[in-house]
Amino acid sequence: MRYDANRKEETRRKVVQTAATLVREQGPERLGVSEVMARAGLTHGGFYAHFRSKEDLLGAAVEEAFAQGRARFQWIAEGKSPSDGLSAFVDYYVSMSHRGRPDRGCAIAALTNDIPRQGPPARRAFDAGVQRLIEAMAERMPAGPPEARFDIASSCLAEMAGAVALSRAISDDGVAERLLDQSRRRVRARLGFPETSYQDTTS
Amino acid sequence: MRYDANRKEETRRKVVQTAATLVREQGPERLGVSEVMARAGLTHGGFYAHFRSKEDLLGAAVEEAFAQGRARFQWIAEGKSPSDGLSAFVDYYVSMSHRGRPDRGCAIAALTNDIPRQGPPARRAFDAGVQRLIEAMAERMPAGPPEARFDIASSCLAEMAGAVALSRAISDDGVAERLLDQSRRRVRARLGFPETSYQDTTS
DNA sequence: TGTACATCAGTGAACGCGCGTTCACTGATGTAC
DNA sequence: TGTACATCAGTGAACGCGCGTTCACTGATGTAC
Repeated sequence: MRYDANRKEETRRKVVQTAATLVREQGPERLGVSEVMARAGLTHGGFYAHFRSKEDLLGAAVEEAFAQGRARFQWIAEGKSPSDGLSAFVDYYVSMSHRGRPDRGCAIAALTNDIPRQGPPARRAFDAGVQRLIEAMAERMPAGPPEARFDIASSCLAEMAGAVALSRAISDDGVAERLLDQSRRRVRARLGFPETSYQDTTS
Repeated sequence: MRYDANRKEETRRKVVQTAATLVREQGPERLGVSEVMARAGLTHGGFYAHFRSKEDLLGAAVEEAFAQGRARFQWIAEGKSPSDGLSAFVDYYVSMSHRGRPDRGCAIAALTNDIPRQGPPARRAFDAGVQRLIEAMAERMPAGPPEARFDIASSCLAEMAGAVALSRAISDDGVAERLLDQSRRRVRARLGFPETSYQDTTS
């Protein structure tokens, strides 16, 4: 190695993080290799020292987006009981602040419709990410057979991601907020959490 | 008018229907003006006799996709009680056959993530389509204040569309089917419908 | 009824543009001695 | 310690390609008389 062993890796990480942010905002087709590289402080030509193709980058970006989601889940649930952690996660997830910032939000809410149109790397990363998120939710659910908890979690996640995605597609903020409020309340009820006077504190 | 008064209109309808099919399969960015025209049996140059821009076409295509969805809902519910009609609609919607045919399925399940990135025509059509679908579901729900029914319907639709979209993004058919099964059962339960030994008969 | 003309939906070549990708080159850094 | 050399991440111009859009034209059809 001519350069620090870590230098190339760090550059790559920076590019992947930039792509993970941009892809959730713009979608995979509008995401441009040149723009990603420019925002990472590089020129576009160097891209192929790190990735075989744009398809490859998308795989890494989806993986990174899910990793960020898991980190956020852990951060939100930290120091809480499993149940309270999940409750707080639902409140964060089905919220106007999550709606407003797809670029740092859940990959599922931002990219689900795009995934079937993408290549194998992104699809694989998405499969794994969904699986792990459902498991993370199931782990924090009240006792019961793991299989049953997984199934309830998948149903709740479908509504949570569906509601956030739909709220972003709806232009009117008031209509969007009402829809989110309703889904948040009903997911909470289904999970046995108490009703809350909700306040959106996650920035 | 030199030609039949209806001829131009019919051509336009054909193009819009083609676009409504293709956009649900490929998404708005991959949808090509040339491909739409070719599949409608025309050459691409004539496009601008009917539409001001691709953005315009997308608006018409989204509107058409929602209209098809309403027609299907009516067809499914025809001759049934309001409640049974809604029950049948849920069964159709949250199913493997709907998963397998996005091109003639619900615009919400196919396009939600794409809408925030599109121009005003598509966004307007989407807003209206979502509103009308929620209302159509609410109308068929058991008695209760209209506002409350609307809210329950929006919550159920979020899960239904979220589950179908997610099931399409998941590569493994078995995992996808299990997720759909769970969401279908739970949406049905939330709406007070009996459990069914489900059989997917809608082709 | 037949003929000349007007219309305009539709044709197909061409346009500029931005995309993903390639490639000859650079120059900062590490290694050899 | 100092010098010559090797490496390779990163540069920036260039590539082909497909896209949305434009435009001069065509030819089938309707109208006028």
